[in-house]
Amino acid sequence: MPRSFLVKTHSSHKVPKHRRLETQRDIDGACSACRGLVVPLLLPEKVASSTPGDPPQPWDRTSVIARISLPLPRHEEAREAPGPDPLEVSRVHVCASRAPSAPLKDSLNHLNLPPLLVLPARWPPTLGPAGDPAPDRVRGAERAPRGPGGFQCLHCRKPYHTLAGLARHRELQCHLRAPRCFTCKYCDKEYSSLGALKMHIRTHTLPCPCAICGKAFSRPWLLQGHIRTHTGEKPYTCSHCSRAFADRSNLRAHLQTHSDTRKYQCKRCAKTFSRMSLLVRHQESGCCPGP
DNA sequence: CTGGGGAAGGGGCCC
DNA sequence: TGGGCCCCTTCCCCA
Repeated sequence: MPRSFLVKTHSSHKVPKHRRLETQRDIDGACSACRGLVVPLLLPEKVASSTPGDPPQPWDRTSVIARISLPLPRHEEAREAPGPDPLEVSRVHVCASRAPSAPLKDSLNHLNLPPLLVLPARWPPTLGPAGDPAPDRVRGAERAPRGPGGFQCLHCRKPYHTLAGLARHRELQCHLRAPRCFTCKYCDKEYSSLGALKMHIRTHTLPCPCAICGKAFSRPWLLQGHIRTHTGEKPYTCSHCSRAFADRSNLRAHLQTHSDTRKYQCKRCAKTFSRMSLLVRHQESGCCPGP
């Protein structure tokens, strides 16, 4: 019987599925910038209001994440005063590697962050000569004018020429990335790290087959233990009775039989057991009937 | 019903 | 980040 039930589940406190792992290629490959991308943004005090005739933009209803540093004209830089940041800080998710028409909703689902604010249409705006948002240049960060180093990670200060470059940095290098949630596509179990998810997926793919009987295992050391059932090797010996075991845990359980103290006690009849499973079986057999 | 052995699973830790 | 190992746990089977 598969023992997949041993995997921790979070059914009682489900978290949003921000990322569902599809394949190994999905882990390694395409659209890396969409994996919970967090892009720094500095919002101007005024942003262009949404025009009724405008088609909805991805950022119209987009929640947001961190900061984007837009290149400012010189007079804007001079206007910056010390003290409180004159620019409003907001958060926005930008998919730099998708076409502008691609739905960002899916990308946003990767994020484990609550919406902070709803951005107006035509966000992010670029600034006109007078410092006002230029309506014809506000279709998105991908089209925003920028010079060398026009984008900067506000955490590590690395400059980037393109938003995509900054996005890639934030995704792959900067350690202030947004917390993520990785979901197994086979069973919907969720993990906070990609490594944990990869390890879990092995319990589905079973990449370690036994060369003798063909039975497959999730991890090499499980296969090693299984091979011992074929070879009869028992490297773990009891120091009390010289009995040998193929599995260390089984030796540990055996050592309990030599112990005077039994760790597991029934709360009703005070009977003690050497193993938890024995106590459970005892309780389920009727010693402790429920109300 | 109980005790115990065997086999196998999972997560966590360390390198 | 991945592999190896450890620890704990569970189920099955048999005496």
